[in-house]
Amino acid sequence: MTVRGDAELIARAGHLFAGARHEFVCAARDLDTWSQPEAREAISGRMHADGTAGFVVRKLLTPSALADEASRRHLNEITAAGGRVRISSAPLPHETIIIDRRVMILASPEAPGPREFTVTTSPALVSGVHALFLAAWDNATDLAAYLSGDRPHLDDDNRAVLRALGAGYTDETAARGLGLSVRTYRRRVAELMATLEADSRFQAGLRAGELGLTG
Amino acid sequence: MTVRGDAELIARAGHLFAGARHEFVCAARDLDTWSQPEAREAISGRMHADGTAGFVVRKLLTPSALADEASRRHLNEITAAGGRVRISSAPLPHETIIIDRRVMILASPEAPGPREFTVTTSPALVSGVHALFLAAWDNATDLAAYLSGDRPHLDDDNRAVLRALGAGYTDETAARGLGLSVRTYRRRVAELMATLEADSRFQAGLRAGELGLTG
DNA sequence: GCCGGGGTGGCAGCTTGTTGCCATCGCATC
DNA sequence: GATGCGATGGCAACAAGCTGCCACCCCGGC
Repeated sequence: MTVRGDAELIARAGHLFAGARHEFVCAARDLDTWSQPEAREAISGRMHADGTAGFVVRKLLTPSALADEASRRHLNEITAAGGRVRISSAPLPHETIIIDRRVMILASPEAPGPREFTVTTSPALVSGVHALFLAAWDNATDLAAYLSGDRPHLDDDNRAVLRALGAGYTDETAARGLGLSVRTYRRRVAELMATLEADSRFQAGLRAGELGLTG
Repeated sequence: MTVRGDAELIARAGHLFAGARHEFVCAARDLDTWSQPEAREAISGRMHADGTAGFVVRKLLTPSALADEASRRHLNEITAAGGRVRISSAPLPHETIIIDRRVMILASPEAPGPREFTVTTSPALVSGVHALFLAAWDNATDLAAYLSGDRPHLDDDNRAVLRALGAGYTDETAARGLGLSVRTYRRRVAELMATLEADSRFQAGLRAGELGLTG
């Protein structure tokens, strides 16, 4: 089934949004669709109605979804309501929505004129795409982690320390290389570890590696 | 269009395989379908016919596809012929094939009886799934990197040690938790570090993080 | 000049990690 | 049963890392 334009999507498929029972997943480049108040209402209503019990909302987006303030606010609302948001560095389809693993809604590739949406219920299609979604989801980073905190802004000093640690130098060698006393170098390391919330140097390395802080 | 069983798939959709011109991508848990000689022939024939020019083969698989020797051999053949193979740690659909971004073939979820395949040509569906595939692809690791060297095969022991280190325990605590003596635990850590070619625990953590060895 | 705060570095004492050495144990082989 | 091999664990000595304490220096404000 194919519908043209947002209005028709709401008219013809709005009940699908409202009828979501267990799961609502969405992969998209940004939040365009969600500017449509009707769809948003339907889902957020459902989220609030069921509380957290058994209803899962997952949104997988690209960093461009964080471009404007309104989108960030909306995403924060979602997470506040128990939804989960992740950011993928890979390009994503313009819009893919899967409801309860039964219905799938795909937006057409970018084209002039009103957007087209395809609504599918074929179990093979839906479950196949759902699995692919999970694969993409698994490797994306949590919004909270992506935004603030976890990828802390490291100044040049910290970066230098990180590089020294990553090079495998002893504190002695590293401190000499950086023109610091061992005491200060260790202070820096301790600060870095605090920033990364690591209890051990190993853990700090792990976090640094996970966050791709090597460069 | 839905077909039942491998034989019918070949009969009804074999020409699609043979007609692939630009791209052949495939996401699957393992290589079951490829036990079908006809489909394999069609694609490998195409691959050899065109050489590397303009024809791309991509296979995204789970580690379980590497379980038996025959599969590994086949994957090596693919890469030797210019195809690209990656391994994803996330679960994947039972089988998803996209040809030239125009045709998509999905296997039904596991069920008794012959497998069902759904063949779709809807541009919206195909391009949407293709984008999801790319997102999953982007975050998977190359077969070569996965197999040899880069991602060393860690046995359960090593994994346990890795987890303990990642948890930030002291050696004392970790050893007790694993039911080992501190001496042996440290031996394990030393082995792990040797495997990761790390000079310090920090470096080991860094490597582990980079290689996604956390899970 | 005087003061106070922040970053630095030396020192000391402690914890943690690293490694070699050797005794022991289980196990398979001879 | 004897032998050898690999894995283990205790011990010890050393290296490395961690941190509190204090002295120092630089700088900006009083």
